[in-house]
Amino acid sequence: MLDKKYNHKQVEQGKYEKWLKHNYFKAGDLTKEAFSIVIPPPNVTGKLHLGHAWDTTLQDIIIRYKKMDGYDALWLPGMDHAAIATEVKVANRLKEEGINKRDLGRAGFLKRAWQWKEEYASTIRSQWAKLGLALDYSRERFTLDDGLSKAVKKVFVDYYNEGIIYRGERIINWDPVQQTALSNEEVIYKDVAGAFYHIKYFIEGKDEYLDVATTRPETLFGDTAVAVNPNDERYKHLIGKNVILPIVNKPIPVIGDLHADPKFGTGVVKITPAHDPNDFEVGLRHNLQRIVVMNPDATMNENALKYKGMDRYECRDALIDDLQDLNLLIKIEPMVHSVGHSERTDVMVEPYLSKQWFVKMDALAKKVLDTQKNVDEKINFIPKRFEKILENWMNDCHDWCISRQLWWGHQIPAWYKNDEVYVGIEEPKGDGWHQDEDVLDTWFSSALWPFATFGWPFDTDELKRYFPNSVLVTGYDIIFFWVARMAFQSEKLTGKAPFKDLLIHGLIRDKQGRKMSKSLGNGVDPMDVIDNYGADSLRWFLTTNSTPGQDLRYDEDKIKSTWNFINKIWNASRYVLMNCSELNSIDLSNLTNSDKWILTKLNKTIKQVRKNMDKYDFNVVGKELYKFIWTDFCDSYIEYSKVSCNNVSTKSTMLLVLTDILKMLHPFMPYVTDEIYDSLPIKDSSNILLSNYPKYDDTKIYKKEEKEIDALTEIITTIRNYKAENNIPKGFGIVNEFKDEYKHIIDNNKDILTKQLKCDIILSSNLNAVSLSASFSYGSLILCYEGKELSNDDIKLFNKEKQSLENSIERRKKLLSNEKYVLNAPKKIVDAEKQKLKEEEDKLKTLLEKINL
RNA sequence: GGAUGCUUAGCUCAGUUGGUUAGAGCACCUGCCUUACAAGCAGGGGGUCAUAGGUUCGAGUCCUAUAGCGUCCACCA
Repeated sequence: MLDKKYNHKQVEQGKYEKWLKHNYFKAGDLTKEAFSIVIPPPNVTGKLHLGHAWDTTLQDIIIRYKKMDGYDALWLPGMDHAAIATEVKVANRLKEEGINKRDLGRAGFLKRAWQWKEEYASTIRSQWAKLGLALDYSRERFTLDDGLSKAVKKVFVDYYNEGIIYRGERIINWDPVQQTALSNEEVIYKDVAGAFYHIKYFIEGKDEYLDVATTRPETLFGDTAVAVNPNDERYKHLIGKNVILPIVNKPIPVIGDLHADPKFGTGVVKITPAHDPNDFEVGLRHNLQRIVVMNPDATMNENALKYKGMDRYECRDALIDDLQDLNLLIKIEPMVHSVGHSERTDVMVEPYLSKQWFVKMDALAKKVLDTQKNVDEKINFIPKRFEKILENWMNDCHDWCISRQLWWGHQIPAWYKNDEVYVGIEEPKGDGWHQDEDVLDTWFSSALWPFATFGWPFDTDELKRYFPNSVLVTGYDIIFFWVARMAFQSEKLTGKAPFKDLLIHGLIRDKQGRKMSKSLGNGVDPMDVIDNYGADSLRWFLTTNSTPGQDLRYDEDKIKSTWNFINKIWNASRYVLMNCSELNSIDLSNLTNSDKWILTKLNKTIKQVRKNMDKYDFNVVGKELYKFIWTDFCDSYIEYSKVSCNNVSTKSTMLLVLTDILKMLHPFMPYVTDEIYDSLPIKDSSNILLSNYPKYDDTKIYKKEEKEIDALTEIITTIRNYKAENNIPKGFGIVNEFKDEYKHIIDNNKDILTKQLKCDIILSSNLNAVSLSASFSYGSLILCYEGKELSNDDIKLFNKEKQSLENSIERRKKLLSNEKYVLNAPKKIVDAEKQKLKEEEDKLKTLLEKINL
C-alpha cells in the first residue's frame, strides 16, 4: 500500500539504476519500426542548466511515448568537446594553479583537457540520471571520439579535393585573449560607448586636409588609401591625388569607391585592408597593400613605429594625445556603436588579416534552400516560422572560417613542407612535413552528429535504420550554430535532410522574464529543484507550460502546484488500490452508468492526448490530462463510485482508468508512474515503460450514459450552488418534477445524489416545509427543508436567474432571426444554437411556473 | 535598416481552419477536518482580449495602421 503522502525523494530513489539494470533504454528491436533521436550533445564545459533540463525532457517524453506505442525508439546520448569553450575553462583552471597553458605544451595541455572532459562527462551523466532520461548509453558518443574523428577527417579531405574547403588570407574575427580565429556566429555584438575621432589627412603638397573620421584610430598605421564616393561632388576632384598619412608621414592615394557613403560621417573613409573586412574588399578592388599593425595578442607591432609593444587601447590613447599635440586632431565625437565580443572570452574582437581554412558556402547553402522547397524531403520545423530564419541565413551566409588556433579539437589534416601542402587522412610519407597546428571549429564535428554517430561514412545497418533521425529537439538560439550546419552537411554528404521534424523550444527565463545568467546570479540549478520537488514535478512544469518556440518563465509556484497535482494522483491511486487490492481479474460485465461515463471520458481523452502528442503540443496534453484526472476522475468518478465500490465491474473500471492515466502520464512523470504501476494488482507488463500506450477504443464510448452522468454532474453543481447561496441545511428533500423522459436521471442515481448533496430524495411534493425550486432544461427539482421561510433575497435570486435566461433567449432569438446567419453559418452551429434556445426556453418556463406558485 | 515574437483575469499563460455569453493554474472571497488527498473538498467574485480602423451574418482569431515590450540578422569608416 502506498504511503499517505507523495514523497518524491523516496519515489525517485534507486529507480534510474533499476531502469538501467534492466536495459529498458536499450534500442535495437528489429521487429519494430525504428524511431530515433540524437541528443544535442551538451558541452563538457560544466553542469547542465534548466535549459538543458527542458530540452532533454522534451526528448525523453517523445522517446518514452514512442517506445510505449510500439516503436524501436532509440535516444542516442553524447557530448560535445566544445573546442574553444572547454579550452578557455581548462586554461583558466590551469591559471588558478599558476600554470600557463603554453608552458604545458600541446600534449600536456590535452592530457589535462581529457581529464576535465572525464570529470564533466560524469557530472553530466549523473544529471541525466537525476532527470530520468531514457538514454541508450550503449551508444554514447563524443565529438572527439575515434568514429567522429574519422568522419571529420574524411569530410575535410573530400571537401578539400572538391574545392569546397580552401585556405586563404582573409579578415577574420580574432580573439586576442584566446588568440584564435572565430566564426561570425561566435561574435556577440554589444553596444559600447566609443568615439568618432576626426583626424586631418593633409592633401599632398597643399595646405588643405580631409576630415577622416574613425572609431579605431590605432589602425591608422595600416592605412593604404583614403576612399571617397566617386559621385561625391565635394571630393571627386581629389581622386587620384595623395594624402599624407599622419604620424607615418607617407603619401597614400585618394581612391573613388562606392563603399564610401557620402551621407555617413564626413564621407571620407580611411582604408585599412588588413584590419577591416570592408576595407579588405576595397583593397582587392584597388590592389592595395595589406599592412598588419598588430600582434596576435592585440599589441601593436613594428608597423606602429614608436607605439610598438603597446596594447591596442593604450596605443589609441597615446596616438590621440600625439595627434592633438601635432594639431592633427579635429574633434572627438562621442558615440555609441556596437562592437563584436568573443562569445567565450568576452574580449573585443579584432578584425584581423590572417591565413585560415574556410568552407565555401554558396553551393552548400543552395542545396538546403532547394531541399526546403520539397515538402517530402524538407526539415519540418515546429513551429513553422523558424523555417524562415534558416532560409535567411542560407540566403546570406559568408564562407565559414573553420580553423581555430587551439589545441582541444580535431587537428586539421593538412601537412606543410616549404611551399607544399598535403591534405589527407594519413600523414604523408617522407621527411620534413609538419602538420597544421590548428584545430577545427567545434561545430564542424557536431554538424555530422545525426549520421556520424551511426557509423557514417560507412554504410552501416545502424545508419540505414536510424538515419535520418525522426526528430531533433533544440532551442531557437542555436539554429545558426548547429541546425544550419547539420542541414547543409547532411544534405551534401548523405543526400538527405538530417531529421524529419525539428521541434524548437524557447529560452528559459527567470520569474521577471530576464535571461538566466551568471552575471545576474538568477540561475536556477535543476538539481536543486529536483531535490525540493522531484524530477517529475520539474519535468511536468517544463513541458506543459509553454507552446513550441515560446520562452518559458521559471516559476517556483507552478512547480509547487505540480507537486500538488502529483500528490493528488498519488492519493487517487491509493483510493483505487484500497478498493482493488483483492481484484484478481478484470470484469466489465456489470458496469454502472458512472463506470460507462468515465470509460467514455477516458477514451475521448486518449484520442485527444494521442493527437496532441503526435503534434508535440505537450501543453495541450497537459491540460487534457489535468482536467481528466482532477475533474472527471477524482472529483466526479471517484466520488460517484463510492456508492458502488463493492461492484467488481466498478473496481475493474477504476483500475483500468488508473492504469491508462499512469501510462499517459508516464512520459512526463516517469518516476511516480513507475512506482504506482508497480503496485497495481493487475497489469499488462513488468514495467510501465514496456507496457502499451493506451489506444482509443470506440466500443467503450457510451453516449447515453455519458449524457446522463453529465446531466447528473450539472444537477449536483447547480444544487450545491443553491444550497450555498440559500443556506439550506443537510438532510433536505428533493422532489423530482423532471419531464418524464428525464426522470431517470434522478431515479437512476439516487444513491449518488444523496451522498453528494447530503440530502434525502423525497418523491411526494406534499411537504410541510419551505421549498426552493431549481430549474433545468429537463424540468425542475424542488428542494424542501425545515427552516425559515423564503425571504426577499431568495425571490431576488429567482429573478436574477429569470433575467439572465431572458437575456440569453433574447440574444439567441435575434441571432436566429438573422437570415444571413442562418444561411451562412454551418448547419451544426445553427442547430446547436436552436437546441440551446429550446433548452433555455424550457428552463425559463419551469422557472416561471415555480415562481408563480 | 530588415525580419520576427508578444500585448487576453491581480500574476503566469492557453485559446486549433473565424462560430454559444473567452479558459486554466496560482492568488483572492465564503463555507467545510465528508475515512484517497486540509499540499484537500464544495461554492463564488474577477477580463469592453494593447489602441484605432476595415472585411464578415459573426473577429481574441483575418487585413491595415499605431503604441509598448522582447528577440534575431545586417550596418555602424
